[in-house]
Amino acid sequence: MLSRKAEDYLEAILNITEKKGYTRVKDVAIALSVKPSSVVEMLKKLDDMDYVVYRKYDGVTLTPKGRELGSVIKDRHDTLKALLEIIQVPAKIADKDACIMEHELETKTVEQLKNFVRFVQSAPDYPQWLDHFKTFCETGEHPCKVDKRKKIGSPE
Amino acid sequence: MLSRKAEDYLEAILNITEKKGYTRVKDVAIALSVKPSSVVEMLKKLDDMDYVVYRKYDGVTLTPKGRELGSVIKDRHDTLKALLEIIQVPAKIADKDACIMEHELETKTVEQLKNFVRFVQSAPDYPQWLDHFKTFCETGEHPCKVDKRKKIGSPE
DNA sequence: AGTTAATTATAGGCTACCCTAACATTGTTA
DNA sequence: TAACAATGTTAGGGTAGCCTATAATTAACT
Repeated sequence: MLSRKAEDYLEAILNITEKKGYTRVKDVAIALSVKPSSVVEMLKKLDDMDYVVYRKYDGVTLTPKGRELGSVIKDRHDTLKALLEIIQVPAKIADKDACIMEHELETKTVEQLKNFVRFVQSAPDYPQWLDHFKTFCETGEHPCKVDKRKKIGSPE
Repeated sequence: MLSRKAEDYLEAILNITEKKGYTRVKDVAIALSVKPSSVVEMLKKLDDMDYVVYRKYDGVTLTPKGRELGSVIKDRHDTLKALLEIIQVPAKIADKDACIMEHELETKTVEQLKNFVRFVQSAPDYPQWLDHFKTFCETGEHPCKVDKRKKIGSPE
């Protein structure tokens, strides 16, 4: 199993590679706010574990194994970010906090988060739902106390 | 700022103290799956930082400062757990994953998660909403494609 | 090509957190 | 109260991940 930090490196490499076609030590260092020496250290480990191919003075590339895991992580990230944005967390914070949340969660949890995001986004009344949520955040009240929709009575 | 691990210790101490009135090294060790020696090490740090009072061979108690931070963390935990349970993550996994998520998140994020949980739970159609979500998880479809409720047209 | 700038690599050190093994204290029970 | 059991403490070590400082390599410019 890859450590949380190692996953961060992998994800960064994937993002950078997708953006500019190749990845250098410096890019990763900037992306993760660490020093180049720390990057080199981690790249050696990731190379040993066959997630990347690292050759001195010549940047990094992902192996198929690395690409695969990288995109799983990226997918989690996107899901979490989408969730946070749905609940009105500002994009920048959402992105940062998605990074924090994206590791170590059980598959089941991530799966359900993903379901939730899809559920809300594809709901027939999505824009209204979002609007109601916004109002709720401001007022602490549901804008439609009873509304025109049929209410399902509470059990018993 | 307290490290993620330090927060785990603090939370465990709070939970144990609430449950049995006092906390011993052994309890914390079991709760966090670490060895007693690791607990002692951390307790010394937390004592130095004035989050707990630790006296040799005599257990730990929280200071007001420790109690305060502890309950903030606990509140986060409860919120996250509630969120996960709403989206049908099994209780045990929800509890574990809430532990993972509860650290380092921005105040804004936690606030919005809390809002969301309240929003959903207090919605007039909460049981129905939950039911629809369950169906969605199984079928990938909203049970009420158009329904009797007024649909808000998509933009453009 | 020679010099300088930028980047990358290595060496050595630091902290946080964990461990085991040995020792100290407290609790229990004959 | 002596002996044993349980618990707690200390000492010493290990790993992950970060750093600074220095050295090596590559790139860029004259």
